[in-house]
Amino acid sequence: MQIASLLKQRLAAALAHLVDDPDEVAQMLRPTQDPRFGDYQANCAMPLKQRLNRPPREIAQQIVDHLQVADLCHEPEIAGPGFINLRLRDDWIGEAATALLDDSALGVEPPEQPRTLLIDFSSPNVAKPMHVGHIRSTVIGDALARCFRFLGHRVITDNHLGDWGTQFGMIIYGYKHFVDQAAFEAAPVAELVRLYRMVNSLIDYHSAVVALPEARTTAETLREEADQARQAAQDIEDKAERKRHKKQSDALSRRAAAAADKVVGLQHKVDAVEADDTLLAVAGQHTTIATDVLNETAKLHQGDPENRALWDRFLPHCQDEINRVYQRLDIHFDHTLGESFYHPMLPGVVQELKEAGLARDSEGAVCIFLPDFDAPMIIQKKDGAFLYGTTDLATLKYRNEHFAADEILYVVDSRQSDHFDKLFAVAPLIGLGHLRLRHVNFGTVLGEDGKPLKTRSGNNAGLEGLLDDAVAAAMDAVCDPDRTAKLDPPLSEAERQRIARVIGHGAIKYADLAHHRTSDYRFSLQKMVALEGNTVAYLQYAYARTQGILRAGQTSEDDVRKAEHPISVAADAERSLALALLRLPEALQQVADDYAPSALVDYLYETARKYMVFNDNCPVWKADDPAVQASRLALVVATSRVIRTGLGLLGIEVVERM
RNA sequence: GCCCUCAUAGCUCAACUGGAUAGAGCAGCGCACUUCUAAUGCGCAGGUUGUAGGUUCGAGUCCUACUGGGGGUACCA
Repeated sequence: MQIASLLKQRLAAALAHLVDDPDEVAQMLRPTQDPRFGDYQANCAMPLKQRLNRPPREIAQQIVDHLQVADLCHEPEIAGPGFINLRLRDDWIGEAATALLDDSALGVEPPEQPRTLLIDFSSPNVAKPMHVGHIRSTVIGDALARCFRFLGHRVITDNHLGDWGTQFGMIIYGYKHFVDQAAFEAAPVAELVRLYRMVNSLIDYHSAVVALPEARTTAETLREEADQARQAAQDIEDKAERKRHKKQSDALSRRAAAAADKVVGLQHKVDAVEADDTLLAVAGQHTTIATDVLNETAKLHQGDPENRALWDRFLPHCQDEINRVYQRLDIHFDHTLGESFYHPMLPGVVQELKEAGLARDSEGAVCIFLPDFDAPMIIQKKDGAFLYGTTDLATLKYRNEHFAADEILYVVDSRQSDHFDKLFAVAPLIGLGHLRLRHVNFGTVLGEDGKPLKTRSGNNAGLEGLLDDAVAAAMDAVCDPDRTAKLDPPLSEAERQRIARVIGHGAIKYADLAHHRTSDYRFSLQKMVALEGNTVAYLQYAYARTQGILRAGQTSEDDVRKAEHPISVAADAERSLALALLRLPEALQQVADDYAPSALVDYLYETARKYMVFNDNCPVWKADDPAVQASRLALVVATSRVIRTGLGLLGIEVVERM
C-alpha cells in the first residue's frame, strides 16, 4: 500500500464537496519537512482561495470536516495560512509495517495501467575500450529497468550498440597496415585495441600539427588580453566599477587558461608520436590517414567483401570484450540490436521520407527541415553515407513494428538533446505519434578538478581499470584487518574478496545513481568507497547489522516471518523507522515520475540512517519484554528486506558481514 | 551570433516539481563504547540559494534582464 495515495484518495473524497476536480486538487499532498507538522500535509486549501472566494483556513476547515481518516490518522490540524497536517496513528503504522513482512512487493501495488517501456541504454561504441563515459547510461538505464519492472510494468531493454561506425574504419585500416599477426592470434581484443589507439593517435597527431599554430596564437592573444584587463582593473578608482572589471578579467584569465590547456593537449598529441622515432616515421608515411580511414568505413558500408570479412571477424571479439564488463556489473539486455542491424533498412527509410515529401535535397544532402529548428536533420550525406539520425529513425520504425511498446526511453547524454528533439519532432510525421518518446538525459562525469574525467594521456579513463581500482580501494577501506578483527569467525579470504567486489562495484554504481541524473557530478574514488556519509558502504553496514542481529539470535528471516509477531511502535526510533519502511512505494513512484533513480538512493540512505538510530536506541535481544523483542526483531527483518530489495533495484548486491 | 543547461554552507550534493524556520554528508570542534559490529549515534558551528527586478497568500523552484560556468549549433555519434 502506498500511504500518500491512500491519503490522496481520502482527501479527494473530502474535496468532492468543494470542487469538480477533486483528484487533481488532492495531488497537493506532501510529506512534511518538519515532524512538528505531522507526517503529511495537504496544501490544497490556499490555492483554492481564488476559486472559492473564501479565506484558506475556512476552506481547510471545510475539507477537514469531510475528511474521513480516523482509521489512519489523529485528528487533522489546520496550521499557518491553511495547511492541513496529518499525523499517522502509531497502531496503524505498526499494523502496516507488520503486513510488510508477508509482502514480497514491499507495499508496491500493481499499476492501474501497466505500461510497456522500451529502454535504450548503455549503447557503447564497440571496438574501442569502454570508458567511464559509458557508466552513467549503463547504470541509470539498468536501475530504471529494474525499478519499472518492480513497479509492475513491462520492460524491454535494448543495447543499441555502435558497431558500424568510424571506429571500424580505424581498426580495419590499422589491421591492414600495422597488425602484429602473432599478437592478434594470441589476444585479438588487445591487439585490436592497440591498433585502434595507434590509428587514433596518428590521426590526432596530424590534426594537432595543423591546429597547433593557431591555438598558440589564440592562447597568446587571450593571455595578453587577460593581463591588460587585470592591469586596467587595478587602475580603476571606483570600487564597484573595479569589482566589475575584476570579474571580467577573471573570466578572461580562465578563458586564457583554457586556451593554454588546449595548446598543452595538442602538444601532448604531437609529442606522443614524436617521442617515438618509429611511430614518427609511420606518421610520415600515413599523412592522409584521416580520410583513408573514412574511406575504409565507406567501403565497409558499401559492402566491400574484404572489409566486411574483417568486420565479421572483429565483431565477436569486440562483443566478448563488452560482455565481460556487463557480466562483471551484472547487467543484462533483452536485445542487443546495434547500428549494423539497421544498416540494410536505411536506404528504404530515406526513400520513404523523400516520397512522403518530408525530406528533400539541400546542398547535396538529404534533409528533413523542421519548424522551430535552425538546422535540418540530415539523413544522408552528400557522399551518400547515412547518419545516426537515419539509423535512429529506422530503429524507431523497427521498434514500433516489433515491440508494441507505448513508451521508449533513450538513456543518453544531455549533449544529444538537440538530436532527440528533432527525432521526436519527426516521429509524429511518420505515423509514430502514438509512441511516448523520452530523452532520459544525464550530465557529464567530471574529475576531481571539475573537468570531464580523463587519464593523464588525455584518453578517457578505461572502465575496467576503474572497476579494478574501486575493488582495490574497497579492499583497503572495508577489509582493514583492524576493523574486521572482531568478526567471529574471522573473514575468509574468499569472503574478503567478495566483500571488496560487492562494495567496489556497488560504490561506482551508487555514487553515480546518488546524483540527480541531469547534473554533472564529480567522480571521486576515495569518497565513493568511504565508510562514512552517503556511500554504499554505509548502507551495506546497516544491512550487515541487521544480519548480525539474526545471527546473534540464531534465527533467520524466514523464522521471524513465520512467527508472525506484530510490530508495535513505541519509541521514536521505532516509529520513524517503521514509517520509512512503508515509504518504499512512494520513493519508487518518484523514480518512475522523473526517470531518476536518485530518488531511491536518497530514500535508502534516509532509511538506513533511521535504522542506525534504531539500532543504537532499541536493542533487540536485551529488551526485557518478549513482545518488544519480537516486534523489534520483525522491524529488523523488514528493514533488511527493504534495504536488500532497494539496493537490488539499483543493481547492487549485499554482504552479510563486513 | 543563436539555442540548451547549470550557479544553494569552506567542499560534495539534496530539497517530492510553488509550501511553513532551505536540509544531508565531508572537513572542523565537543560528547557517548562493559555493545545484537563505535565502520555508529548525539550536539555545536557553518546560508542575503550568482546579481537586479517581477509574478502571488507564499519563490531555491515560474518570468525578464544581467554576470559567470558547461554543452550544442548542415553532412561524427
